[in-house]
Order: sequence, then structure tokens, then C-alpha cells
Amino acid sequence: MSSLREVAKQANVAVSTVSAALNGTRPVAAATRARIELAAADLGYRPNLLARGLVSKRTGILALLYPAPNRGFGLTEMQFATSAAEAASEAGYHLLLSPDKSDPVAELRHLTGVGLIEGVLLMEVRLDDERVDHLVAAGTPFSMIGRTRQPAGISYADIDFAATARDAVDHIVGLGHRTLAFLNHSPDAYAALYGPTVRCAEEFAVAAGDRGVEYLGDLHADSVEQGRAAFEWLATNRPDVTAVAVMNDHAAVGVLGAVADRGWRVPEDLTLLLVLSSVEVARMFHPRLTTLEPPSAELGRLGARMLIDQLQPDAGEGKTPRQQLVPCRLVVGESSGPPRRGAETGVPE
Amino acid sequence: MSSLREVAKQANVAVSTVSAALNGTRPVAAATRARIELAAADLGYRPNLLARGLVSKRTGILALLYPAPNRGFGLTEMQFATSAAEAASEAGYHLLLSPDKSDPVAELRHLTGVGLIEGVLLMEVRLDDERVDHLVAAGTPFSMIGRTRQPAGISYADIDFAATARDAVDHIVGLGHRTLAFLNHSPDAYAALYGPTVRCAEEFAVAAGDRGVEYLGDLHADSVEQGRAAFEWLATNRPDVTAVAVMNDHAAVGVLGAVADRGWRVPEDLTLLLVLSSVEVARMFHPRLTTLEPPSAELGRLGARMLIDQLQPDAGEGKTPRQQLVPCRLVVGESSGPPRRGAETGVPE
DNA sequence: TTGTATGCGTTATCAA
DNA sequence: TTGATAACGCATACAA
Repeated sequence: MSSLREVAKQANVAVSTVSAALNGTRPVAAATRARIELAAADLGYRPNLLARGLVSKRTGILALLYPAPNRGFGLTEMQFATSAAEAASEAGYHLLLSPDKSDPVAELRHLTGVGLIEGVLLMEVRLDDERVDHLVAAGTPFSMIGRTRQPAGISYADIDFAATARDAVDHIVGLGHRTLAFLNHSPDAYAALYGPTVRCAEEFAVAAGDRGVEYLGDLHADSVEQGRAAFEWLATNRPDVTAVAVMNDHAAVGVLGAVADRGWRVPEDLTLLLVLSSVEVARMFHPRLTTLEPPSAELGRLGARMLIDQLQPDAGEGKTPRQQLVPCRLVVGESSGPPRRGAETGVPE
Repeated sequence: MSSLREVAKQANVAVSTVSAALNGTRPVAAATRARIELAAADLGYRPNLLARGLVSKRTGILALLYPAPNRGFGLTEMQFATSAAEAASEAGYHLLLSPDKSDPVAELRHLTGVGLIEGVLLMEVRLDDERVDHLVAAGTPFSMIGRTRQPAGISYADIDFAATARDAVDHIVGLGHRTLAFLNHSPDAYAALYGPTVRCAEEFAVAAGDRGVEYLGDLHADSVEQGRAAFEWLATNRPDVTAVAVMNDHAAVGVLGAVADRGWRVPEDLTLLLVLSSVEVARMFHPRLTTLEPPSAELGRLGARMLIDQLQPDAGEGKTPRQQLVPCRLVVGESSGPPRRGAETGVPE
């Protein structure tokens, strides 16, 4: 409420001196500085961000761009947002929540056009993402949670899918399993270009290959019914499969249901792994599922930090983008066990 | 990027005329208005929000205050945020995410002090809430999702707990139940003043009384173990109880586990109700649980709308606060059934 | 070491 | 109907 001018008057100095003293932007005599700080504290002075931003082009506002929650915006995505907001707040920045509905690029153009935004934090980045192209072209500082197919030169924090897959495969190999089925998201237009969907499948295949584990990909389920169907198909056609990794929580519900219907039990007859789900969710199952929990909070925090680092004036133009991968945390639940005996029998072909 | 001045030059008029034409703030000749609009579109003009806010005190930015997600930040809370953001965006406003960590009032003072915020949307409102007191005292426009003990004069959108409890009780009465146990949150310092915790318990008691259903309150569980313990206590001491309503998802997991251990089944031997959980969550259970789903998206939207309405200049000072209650949606799952036969036997005392 | 003056892009108050 | 012009609160180049 109180302006720089009022502080100046109260401290008997010029406005510019107050500004300098408070921002440390030029040397100020210790005595006057003390007077100024006293006056400022006394009046409860707060610099007006609008005025400051108007002249300095630095608003301290970051935009978090997330897709409209058509595709399940879950706990994980929320964690990105809240931890990013927290990291921003710790650095003196503010985070603006920007749902991009129909036209993300238009929304982006608007946000930067009105001079509100200093930088953008991108969520739910796809392998090919028009938002990225636009931001690069416009020269707007940004960083990503997730990454495009070719993220060279762009700051991002993403899941280390390779390490995650290795951990998962090592886990089941340690239990004695020799085959692994991977239930991915349904191959709709979205999943086809969605980073986690694509990369998880790839890296699980690689990790399985490295460990000599037979890998069954090409299975998909995004609902209870589809999960159920997928397991039934497996039980019929590949009864030798002893371990299943599932990307979608509801699909896991279906698998568990089908397993029970068949008179099987988890983990005695089947080892079930949740991929990219929080322990919070894994705990809702009975038995408590083993899960690869995404480092959501850390990714959100990292993404925000990276963006903020870019915005620091001393960062210069020759700044190297930071790119960081963080593996999921393997949290072993009650759904992990050795393969059932005699699983080799009944292998078709 | 391009300023009002450039548009003015291009259209051969004064800046003030451009401003007037674009904002409709004073009559402008049709011809010149056309010229101006053409020039503006041509240059891709966007009004600078900082400059505008500096003079008009209207920034178009709303702050969403939410508690640091220590206490389970679930799907529900997430929905508030996203739907509020969406509603704000539709009205041309922006939503700032403000985690209030240690000192919410200081955070609030900061936000309004720097002139960034036009109004505040409060989440997780408690029966006695210092943030509310501060906002009222400071004269900052705000609205609440949830409400305090005495919300007179303040705009809010909250759950209609009375209607919700009635629906729930009617549901089980319709099935033939005569007793209902209510598993509330654990009575820690937080829950003691948390609206839903308190109001749900009260209204369930009232609704049960109205329908002649025996009500067992004073039960609490916020974890799997506590849920398990609670059910075991019930089975031992009140084997006549045939229906249980649970506030906490994890507690429900515990109840289900204990039910199974006892050789009982849901819904044959016990009807289980989730209270204030999304179907998304209810579906994760086996059997799929009946739930009273909170109208999160609607509340978020309503809260934002109410705040925005307050901010309209034509709202005047004599504006009546809007207060709206929305009941939960009863979604019947597979955990609802008639009471088991012979439940009356074995009633202690 | 400090003060003066100018401008950032708008809106709003005047005259014209 | 339109055009100057003064704020809004701050940062900064320049003068003292």
C-alpha cells in the first residue's frame, strides 16, 4: 500500500536512493541505509510488482501449462503442480495455473503477449509438441516436465525410464521370473505420442532383453474391463507368464479381478507390478501392490528450478540447458513373489 | 509487444482514443473505431496487464490459497484447483497457485501487498480460520470453498452435508438396514476444526435420527491399520451393525481386509459406503464401493465465479454474498446390499 | 554518496 | 467526438 515515495519522505532521502538501498543496486551509506530500512519496515513497505515489472520486464510470474484434465489428471500431475509452486515460491516466484484447452499456442501467445509471464513450465510434454516449437520460436524461456523426442538444447526434468525398467526387471528376475508381460496404455492418438507411454514400453523391452527375460509387449488396457480381458488373454494364450507390469491403475483392478475369478492368487500365482503409480494408490489394493513410484514432487521442483535459473540475469546467454533424469522408486508391496511352480508347462507353440 | 502508442500512430489517432475504442469506455465514431481495430489486429496488439493493473488496480489475477499438501492432497482437492482455474480462465482471469506453508496470513499480506492479486479463493477452510479473519479485516475480496462456523456475509460454495447424509441414510434404509456406523477422520487438531469432518458426523447423526436408524459415531480411522482395528472392534462389540460409512479411503481398505479375515463378505455381510470419495477411487476397490462423490469440480467453478462476480465494478457495495450448497452424488457400487440375516442376534447389553 | 529526471504502457481527466 | 496530459510505482542513466 505504501509507496517508495512515502518511504523516501519518511527517511528524508530521494526515491532513487530508497530503491537502491532496498535492491542493493548501488552503494548506499550505511547510515542512510539504516534509516531507509527502518522507514520501510515501519510503513510495511512492499514493492509493487506491477510497477517493477513494467519497467524491468521481470514480473516474477511463471506459467504452468497443463492439459485440460480430459485425460485423467491424477495425483501425479497434481504433485508436479504443487511442488513446482512450492519451489517457485521459495525462490520468490509465483506460479500461474494455465489450463490449455483447445488451442495451447494461442493461450501461450496470450500469456506472453500481455507481459504477465516471465517463463513457462510445460507439463505433459508429448514426443512432438507444438507448444515447444512455439516457445522456441518465440524465444520465451521455458522448461519441461517430461521431454520431446529431440530435446537437445532445452531444459527438462523427466523420469529415467531406462533405470526404472532395469530396477523393475531386476526385481522380478531376483524373484526368479523368466517372463514379463507389459500392459501399456491403449494406443489412442494421445498415448501414441505421450512420452511415458512410449518410453516405458521401449525401456522395459530393452531391460528384459538385457536380463534374458522374455518380454510380452503389445498388450494394452486403460480400464477395468480391458485389464480383465488382457489377463484372460494371457492366461489362455501364455500361461507361462508369471509377472505382469501395468501402467494404468484401473487396468490393475481388472487384472486382479480376473486373477481371482480364475481361482489364482497374487502373488502366489502371479506377480503384479504397478508402473508410474504412487504408493498412495498401490496401497488401496489388496494385496498392497508393488509399484514404481514416479518422482513427481522432485520433477516438479526440478522443472521450476531449471526455469528460474534460466531467468537469472547473470545466467547469460551461453547457459547450458540442464537436463535431468530421475528414476522411479521401487516400492515392494505384497504382490511380488517367486513364480508359481510349473509355470513352464502349458507353453503353447 | 506492440504498444497502444504504435496502434495510435498506425491509425492516426491519439492513444486515449485507442484505449477508449478498445475498451468501449467512451463513445468513438464508428469509422475511427474501425480504423483502430484494424490497426490493432494488424499489429497483434495485446494490452499490457501490468500497465493496466498499475493504474486501474485491476490485474485479473486471483490467488488460490491451499494448504501445503502434507495432509493428503487428493483427487478432490485437485479438482477444485483445476476447475477453478478453468472457470477463471473462461472469465478472462488468471489463477495463481499459492501454497500456504507456515504462515498463511503473512503469505496473504504479501500477495495483496505487492498489488498482484485482485481477490482470493480459499481452499480447505476450517471452522475457525485465521485467513478469513485477516481477509475480512483487510477488505480483500474473497470467497471460500468450504465455510467457517459463522460464514454470514461471506461468499462460499460448500458441500450440502445435510442432504448428502440424508441420501446416504435413505440409501441404506431402503436396503433394510437399521444401524449405521460412521468412521470419521482421526480426531487430531486438524480434523477437530475441519469442516467436512465435523459437519459430516453431525449430519449423519441427524439423518440417522430422522429415519430411526441407530447411529454409531465416535469411531475414527485414517489408515489401513486403524480401519482394520475399527471394524474388529465393531464386529466384537456391535455385531448388530450392518452398514458402515467411511471418510478415509485407506481406512476402507483396512475395513475390507478385516471383513475378509473374519470370513465375511461385502455386501452380503456388511454394506460399506465411502464418504466424500470420487468414483475414480471407489472403482479401485473390489468390490467396487458405493460412494458419495463430492461435487469438487462444481464447487471449484462456483467459488471462482462468486469471487469474480464480486470483482465486477457494477457489483456495487450493496452486493449480497452468494452462498451455495451442493450435495454429493450417491454412486451405488457393489458394496451395497440388504443387511445380513440374523444380524439382530448377538447384540450386547 | 545522493538527487533529478525520464520512461515503462495504461487509464482517466480534462480541454478542445 | 477526439487529443493532450497527468498519474500509477518503480528502475535507471545521468548529474551533482
